[in-house]
Amino acid sequence: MLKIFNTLSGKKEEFTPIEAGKVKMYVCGITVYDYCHIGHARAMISFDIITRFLRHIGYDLNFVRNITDVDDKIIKRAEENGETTTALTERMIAAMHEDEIALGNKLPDLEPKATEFMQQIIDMIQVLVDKGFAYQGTTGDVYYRASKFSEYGKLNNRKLEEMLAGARIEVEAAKEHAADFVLWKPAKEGEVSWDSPWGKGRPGWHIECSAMSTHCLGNHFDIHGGGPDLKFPHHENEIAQSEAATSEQYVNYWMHCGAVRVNNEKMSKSLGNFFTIREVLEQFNPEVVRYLMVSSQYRSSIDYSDSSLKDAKTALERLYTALRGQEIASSFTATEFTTRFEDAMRDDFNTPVALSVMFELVRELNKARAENNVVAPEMAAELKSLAEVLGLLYQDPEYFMQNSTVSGGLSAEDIEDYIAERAQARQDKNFARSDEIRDLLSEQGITLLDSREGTTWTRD
RNA sequence: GGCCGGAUGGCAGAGUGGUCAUGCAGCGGACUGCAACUCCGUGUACGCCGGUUCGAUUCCGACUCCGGCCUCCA
Repeated sequence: MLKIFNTLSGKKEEFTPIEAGKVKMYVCGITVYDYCHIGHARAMISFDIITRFLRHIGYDLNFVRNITDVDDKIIKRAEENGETTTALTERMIAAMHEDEIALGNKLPDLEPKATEFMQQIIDMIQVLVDKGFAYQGTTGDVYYRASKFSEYGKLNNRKLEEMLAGARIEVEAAKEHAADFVLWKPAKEGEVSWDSPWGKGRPGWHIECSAMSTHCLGNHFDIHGGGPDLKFPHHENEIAQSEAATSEQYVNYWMHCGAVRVNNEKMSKSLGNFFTIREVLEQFNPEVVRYLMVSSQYRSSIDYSDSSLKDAKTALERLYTALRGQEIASSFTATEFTTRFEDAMRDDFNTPVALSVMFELVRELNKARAENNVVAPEMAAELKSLAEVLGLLYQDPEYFMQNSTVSGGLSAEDIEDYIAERAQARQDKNFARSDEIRDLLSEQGITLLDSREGTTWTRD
């Protein structure tokens, strides 16, 4: 039995797909006007692991994640850069894919773009207008009539009346109600626009997800996910739009990952305290970033810092050390480690517990290796197979340990030369020179490991 | 003000009504020319106050503190 925490009910629930054996999942993607930051990485990795595990336990999954490629920020940024919105979004989409692949994520099955679904968006707005759930205000904007949707606020446990009291924004005069939100926005002179029954313009942010998810997965599907900051208003508005338009339940399970924090503050674009994925990857192996994300349960918030990355690196090195120079069997018989790992994952994707099982397996593997036990290759294979569900341990152990993704410092050739010189010194019992070389390399962040088979090295 | 979520050993981070999380760090030992890796051993941890219970970190209630959302944001 798979249990999933459903934001809608606020509880872990047993997962039952609409159609046996199949899962339809939609995750809100990125607005492509800038490079992805570590918060995006968290969301991408969280849902990547969810998709991997759903497939691992046999579900036929259709994973759709949208790209928002038209919006105010995109228009503004393109103008600042002196480029077209398309040039900007294409560049950022390519960068996003690069980042994502670097982090070991598998791409979604489908990545619909808002600009390619204009007709479906307009059609859905028309349905809402026809049903009285939308109206065109005096400014030309088409708004959703929140007060007409009686369940408005059900995802966030909010009531329309109460929300007004705390509203911090100035209510636009053209809106009937402060909670009403834009479905269609008239274009200003020279802005990118599409023709519609309400004049030239572009869609509001929320409607594209309703239109695209419905088009790609149907009126009613299993899982809808996204980052923690999308719970309100974005997902609340999606529910209002979709359920008003189709008169059907929109989504069964709502999933939200936790935030990434920096110095105890949420990392966000508006605070400006964000780190882009590519910045971080200049200093850390991408798998270290991935490990950091996996070391917390996906719903909890996570603190980003150099020291948390270093901890992640150390832990990952322990896993890789167990595989270094170890033969891996082509097949293995699953043991209780696999069972326990899967049990942990079935409990709302409890990756920290899943990892703890892997570490216990590593201890057994290390013991087996020390004893030259014939089961070691099979244990290594089991470890790799568990790691694959989390998207870990996919690199060559030697390559990972030598931190080959980070440039600078001594070259591998230089290091090998020193090792050869030291080997000769050791043979000659010239331990003074031997230690000198160890210290010299140590200052460069290189640690030597002597074993019966020879000397290997690891870069910090 | 409203709504959500937290508070666990030096740090990170799970979990449970009564014997083990796990990783890092520390301490002792084995191994090593020296190291590193590895292995073995090692810690009066569960915010505060009440209640339920034979027994609560785990359940219930109050309190304190922290974070998120309520505005574009993964």
